Amino acid sequence: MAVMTRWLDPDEQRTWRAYLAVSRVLMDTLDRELQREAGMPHAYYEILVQLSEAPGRQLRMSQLAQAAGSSRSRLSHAVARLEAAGWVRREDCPTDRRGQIAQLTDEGFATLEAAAPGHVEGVRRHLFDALSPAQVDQLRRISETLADHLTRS
Amino acid sequence: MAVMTRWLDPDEQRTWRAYLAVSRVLMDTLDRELQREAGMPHAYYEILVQLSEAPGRQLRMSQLAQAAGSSRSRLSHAVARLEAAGWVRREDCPTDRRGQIAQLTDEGFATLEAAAPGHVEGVRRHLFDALSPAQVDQLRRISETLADHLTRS
DNA sequence: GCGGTTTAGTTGAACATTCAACCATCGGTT
DNA sequence: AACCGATGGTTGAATGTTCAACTAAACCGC
Repeated sequence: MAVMTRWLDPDEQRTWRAYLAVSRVLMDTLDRELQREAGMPHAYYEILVQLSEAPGRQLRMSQLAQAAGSSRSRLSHAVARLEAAGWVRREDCPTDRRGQIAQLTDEGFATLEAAAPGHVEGVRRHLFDALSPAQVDQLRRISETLADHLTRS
Repeated sequence: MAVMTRWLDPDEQRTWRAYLAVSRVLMDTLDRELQREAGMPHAYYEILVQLSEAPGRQLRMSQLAQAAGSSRSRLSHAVARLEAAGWVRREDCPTDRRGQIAQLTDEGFATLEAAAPGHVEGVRRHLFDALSPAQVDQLRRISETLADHLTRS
């Protein structure tokens, strides 16, 4: 017999739609701000952030992909662009001849430093300014719960 | 003098990163599932859903863009694809000669009906199954608060 | 050290999104 | 009625992302 779909009840429906709409608007807004002020999409900013925090400001491509939440392919294309912009340099890995190391250049670091204040200000304005401390805490717990759930399954 | 950036404190930092990572993974997952099972990206699914709920299963392009959280340009391109797939039909608006009306076809409706159960199941599995009823409620309030804040500013 | 299986990373084509430029029409003003 | 700013929508080019196919090197068991 047919398996019945467990549809969303009205509360879940409302929650899902609100979440969907908001995450879209929030990301679009931050993306547009970053593009305008720093000339790069948010995904590229993420890559630079991850590199800047890594020891020696460098990471293996795979680890960088993992850290930035990107697919390998996407990262390959992205790093090609970032390299063309002079913000990242590719180097061969000494311990694994298959490997490539992405190295943040000084120029890349400077660009990131210049972009960060405006971006953080945007995150604060669009997200944290609207939420109570309790809600921030709730959002953190929810996100961490989901992260755990998504990686397990 | 220089304006000091209001950086994120450790709690905010942690919240932001967790939220960012999760919303990315969640969307990527649902997008991939929908692409695999229904042959369309999530953005296109959204368009079909909005049309299916509109009176007469039709909407003016602008209203559809608004409802689906899409830019006009994006919608134009998307509807062109959906039309090529036979899921949507474009018609002239009788009351405004500039206007276009997007009409969901029977085929489009059938496709949507076929795709919906799997997608809803995915939303339930990846999102609601992981959260307590209280957390669902919190997420709804947070999302609605943010929606309000984002549209005001 | 050989053969098979992973893992690392890139590539090109197809597809999706953005941005700015554009055309047509509407609606109010004079 | 002629004008003119605002609105509705499309287009093409540039940019980003995905998917599948691919090369090369590492790892593993024998």
